[in-house]
Amino acid sequence: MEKRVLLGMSGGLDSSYSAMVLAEDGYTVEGAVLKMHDDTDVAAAQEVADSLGISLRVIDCRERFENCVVNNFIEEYAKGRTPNPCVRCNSEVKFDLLCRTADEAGIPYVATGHYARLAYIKETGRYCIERAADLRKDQSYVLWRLEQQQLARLIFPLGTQTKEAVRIVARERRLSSADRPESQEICFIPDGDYVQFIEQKKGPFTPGDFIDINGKRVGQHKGIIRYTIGQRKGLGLSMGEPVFVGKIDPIENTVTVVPSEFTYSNRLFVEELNFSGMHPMQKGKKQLYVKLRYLAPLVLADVTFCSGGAYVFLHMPARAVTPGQSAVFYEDNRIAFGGIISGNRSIPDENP
RNA sequence: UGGGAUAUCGCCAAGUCGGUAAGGCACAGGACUUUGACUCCUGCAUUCGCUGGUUCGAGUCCAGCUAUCCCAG
Repeated sequence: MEKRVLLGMSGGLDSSYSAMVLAEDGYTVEGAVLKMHDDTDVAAAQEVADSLGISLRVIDCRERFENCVVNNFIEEYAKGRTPNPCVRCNSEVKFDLLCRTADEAGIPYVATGHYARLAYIKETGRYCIERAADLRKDQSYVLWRLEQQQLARLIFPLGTQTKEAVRIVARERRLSSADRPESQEICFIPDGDYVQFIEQKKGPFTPGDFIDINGKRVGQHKGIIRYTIGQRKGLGLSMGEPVFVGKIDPIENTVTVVPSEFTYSNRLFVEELNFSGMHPMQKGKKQLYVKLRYLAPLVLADVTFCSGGAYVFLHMPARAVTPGQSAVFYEDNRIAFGGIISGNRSIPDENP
């Protein structure tokens, strides 16, 4: 029986290497490249597909990407929150369209070059993402929103590899993309200037006050979209000691700055939950490890589920808990569920 | 136009008996990074309000000027 797999390709090293691995494992690899905004990925992917001798479908998802990712990105910033575009993109654009395309073509499997693993939990009968063997490159954090029907057919050829090994082997095999630099920053904002990007579409944001913990004005900020919780650079404030953004108030149009020690907190509320390895819950408690941002250590947390989300109490205070960012909960390195950090839900002092 | 005080990098601030400008914050560049951040590394006053003077040598001593602040008017 033929094992066909649709591989999402960006033209980068990881997806190219994945194609090779899959082929060696006996899969019939068919490539697909997502056209999100411009043609750079398309061109790169085409080159790789040609050199590997595999077919390539071009999926035009510019409209979907614009609606689901870009617009949300802009709206979130306008609300003083800090969005995670990659998370939305993966669940609502990338994997959704790859799966649909695979369905239309009758291809059973879908693969990407993410550093993550797929796990099946026997006790719950559910699929979930597991952290990659190479924890330094682990990308499970940005995949928490994937749903069961998407997860069930996924293959991550790089989940057990280290980036080092991938690069070395790629060089040996002379993959054209072996020495391509890592992708970085926001893909739809090539120059990295997201402020200009947002203001171009939304108009300039009005300056407002920087205030301290006591509400005293200490300077003028240049528009709330320029700031995120925990930010230090770019404030232009010389307070004698480093100060960080502690709070953003879109209504008052103020940004509160605080000393380092005031950026820590040990409780938060998470909403828009998506359950992976564990069954959906609307009540009850569970102790899990949580990751509050990309490249953050796992922190032990007590989670209390409720109808709109979950209250989270951290055993160790975390720095700069940021509304809009993803909170991903793990059990044994596998994603139990994930959610988005709320900005307006007050959290009771006592563990409910 | 009486008396007192202070004038050192964008901000704050060390600068001893004169010996050839600390540090912090901010800022810039880089590293890191499929988000924004954090973090780390590097850089950042040939010059000390101005003008003279004394010295081998002055931010540091002297004189004058200027500016600001405070107290009296």
